[in-house]
Amino acid sequence: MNATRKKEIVKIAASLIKEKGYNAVSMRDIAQAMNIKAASLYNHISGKQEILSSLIIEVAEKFTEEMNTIASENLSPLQKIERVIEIHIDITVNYSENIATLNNDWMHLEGSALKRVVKMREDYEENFRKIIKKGISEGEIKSKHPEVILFSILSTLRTLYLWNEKRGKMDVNVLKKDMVAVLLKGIV
Amino acid sequence: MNATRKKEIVKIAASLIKEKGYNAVSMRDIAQAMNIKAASLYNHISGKQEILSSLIIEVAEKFTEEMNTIASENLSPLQKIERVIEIHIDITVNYSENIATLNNDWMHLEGSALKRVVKMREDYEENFRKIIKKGISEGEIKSKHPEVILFSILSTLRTLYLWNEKRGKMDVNVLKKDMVAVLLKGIV
DNA sequence: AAGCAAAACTAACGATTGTTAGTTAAACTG
DNA sequence: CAGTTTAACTAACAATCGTTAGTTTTGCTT
Repeated sequence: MNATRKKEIVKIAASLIKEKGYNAVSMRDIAQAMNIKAASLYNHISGKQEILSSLIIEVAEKFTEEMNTIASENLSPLQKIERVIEIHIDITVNYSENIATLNNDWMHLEGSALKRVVKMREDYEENFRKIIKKGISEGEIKSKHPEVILFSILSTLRTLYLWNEKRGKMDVNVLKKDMVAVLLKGIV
Repeated sequence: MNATRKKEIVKIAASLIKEKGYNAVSMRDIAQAMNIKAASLYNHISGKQEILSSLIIEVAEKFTEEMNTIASENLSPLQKIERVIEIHIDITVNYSENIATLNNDWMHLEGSALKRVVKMREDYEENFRKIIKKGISEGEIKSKHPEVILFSILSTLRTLYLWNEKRGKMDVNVLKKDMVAVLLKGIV
């Protein structure tokens, strides 16, 4: 039970699943990408589900931790939203394969792992919603429909992984600045 | 070869694929949802691929048509973006299952259907990009990175189908107004 | 070098997949 | 109502799936 070998498997699997989706990637596909046979994978992992849940929970926990930190900080709502945008960009840059799987294949999780991830997602959204509502009630945010704002910002952040490759030469800090500007102040 | 029966199959399949993804839905699942046996499906369709391609191409063509109309109209860049937002909302309301599949399962298309959809997607994005660039060069849009704007607006519009159910009582025209406001003028 | 644990292998299993062949029932058409 | 097309059915196929059992090889420890 070499732990680093398990991480290798999960990492290889992540890149395959990102491209083709969980159900379209077989254990034999993953094994081949590691230059071993499918049965050998089971010396390191309990099954395909464990690959999926490791992959997803790793990054979901990251989001939860960061969001909890932001929620407890002493910042204005707008400053908090700015921080949320930044941590999304940071996590996306470092875990883009995991995020693809979290977004597209979370529903293939089973049992307690599924419940846990759904709960984390709901809590995350609820934290974000509270920040926006406070921003509206304090007058820092103008629009009246928090759901539209929540949805609009979160959609952009969640699909950032799709554009990260095209990002090319653009520096991460430039991207952060631009995204904060576009999402908060609009384009006109 | 009853054409309306084929449409029924595609429609039922769309709702199943939206929930579980293309590869997780079997022909037997689709047949069961129609209260027939899997083999009977083949009296109306040539195979699973035809279900997928019908489903996706139907809505992809809708987007292409509408975008081409907008591109050829005599409007300012900002007015055109406003129209793009509106047609996305309209199409999402009427084809939410198809859009889910277009977004999540286009890569499971094969052969010419795959090429065609990828081409339509690229053309659509290129049309949008031109509008944004023109808006920037004419001074109507302030930010300097068109890719960030393109990505940000398009991500929001493409994942709108996920939030459409939660939309609940919100009127479509109210949603259009709010989304235009948030995406163009920001939230501060 | 011997012993041992880790990690690879071969082979096979039961289940499920998309699809085809051949047949029966249903429903139009004349 | 006879004849014919349409659309359902049963049965089965080859392929692939995740996984297990048992075996051999690898590589570290003493």
